[in-house]
Amino acid sequence: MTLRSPQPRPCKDPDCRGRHAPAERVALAVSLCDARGTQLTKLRRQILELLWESGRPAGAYELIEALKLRDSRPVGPPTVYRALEFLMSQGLVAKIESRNAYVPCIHPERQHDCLFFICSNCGASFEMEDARIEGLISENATCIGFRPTRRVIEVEGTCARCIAAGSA
Amino acid sequence: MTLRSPQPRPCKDPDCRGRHAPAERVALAVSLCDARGTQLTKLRRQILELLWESGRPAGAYELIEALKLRDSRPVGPPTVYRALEFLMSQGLVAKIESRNAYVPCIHPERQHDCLFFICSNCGASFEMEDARIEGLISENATCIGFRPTRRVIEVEGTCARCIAAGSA
DNA sequence: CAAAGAACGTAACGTTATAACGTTGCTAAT
DNA sequence: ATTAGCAACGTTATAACGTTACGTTCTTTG
Repeated sequence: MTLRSPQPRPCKDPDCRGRHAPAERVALAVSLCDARGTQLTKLRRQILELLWESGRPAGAYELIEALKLRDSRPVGPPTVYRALEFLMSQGLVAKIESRNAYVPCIHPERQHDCLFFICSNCGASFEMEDARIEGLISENATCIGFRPTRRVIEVEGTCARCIAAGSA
Repeated sequence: MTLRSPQPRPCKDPDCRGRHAPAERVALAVSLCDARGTQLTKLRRQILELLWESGRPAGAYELIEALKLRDSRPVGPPTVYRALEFLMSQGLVAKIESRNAYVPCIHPERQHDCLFFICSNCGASFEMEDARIEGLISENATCIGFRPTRRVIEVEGTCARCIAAGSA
């Protein structure tokens, strides 16, 4: 089974700031997993949809609540954590470590290490990429003979909207 | 009351990799807080000492255990978390978000945003600084009108020792 | 069909962090 | 000296986040 309607249109623009419709992103996830031979099951897809619709990082227990509401489907923590683990392994979702929360990744089709900006005021998160930063991190790693596997870059602060609104 | 013996010798070398004796670092913390008019109380100092002596990131509950052993002093979680918060506010300690653990900062006298390398094999952490990375992050932030307050940069991987030992 | 493997369900538990409120101990001004 | 004020610390309970262990279902494949 594959989702119909919005065809995946991988965005090639590194500066796109992620203005993509949730449905389009989910469709892309479906085709990516299909191509990779991994299973984006109903539960996993639902969780990805919820994350896209949420618009900001969501905690695992929020997702449990949301699934219960949407589907009158009571799922336990292990179920959700397993699904999140899968989604992260596929690059479809990332964890915001400083918030114990999860966000959908805008460009799962690219091999990426994201840079997240998180607004302390409204909770929104903004994903970016910068190859130069990755380069500098590698350089620093080499300095001390360190072999990196995973990078976490999270910047807390105030987003443009909240600055404009003067609410922070 | 001030600690005697090892006089603080602020290290000016950004490449020093933090080879400083724990006692010397604690003495530096004492003089820094003294200069700032903040109180490095006995509890706060003990926790800082424990972190320096540990040699790797320690969890809050590990610290509670360690305080009990060292001092037969039973402290509750809020007590330790408050002390950690103070130490972080003074730049003396940083939290490794991806591990829920705390490390002493090598150069609290400098205004810094650290870059941490954490070995998945042995748990050791390595602190570095790179102004160029901070610059690029600011640049990215400016792009989206974001005003940063705090940066978290953590790189997981394998450290030189563990690579050499072939244990990973 | 039988065997195997992946995904999911469920109960209990472990770990990390905070809320709410009370106590101590110092300082400082009268 | 007395007390008002304040910062730090103690104590209990609980919230929030995450995992272990084991059983069930469903599909795939020989």
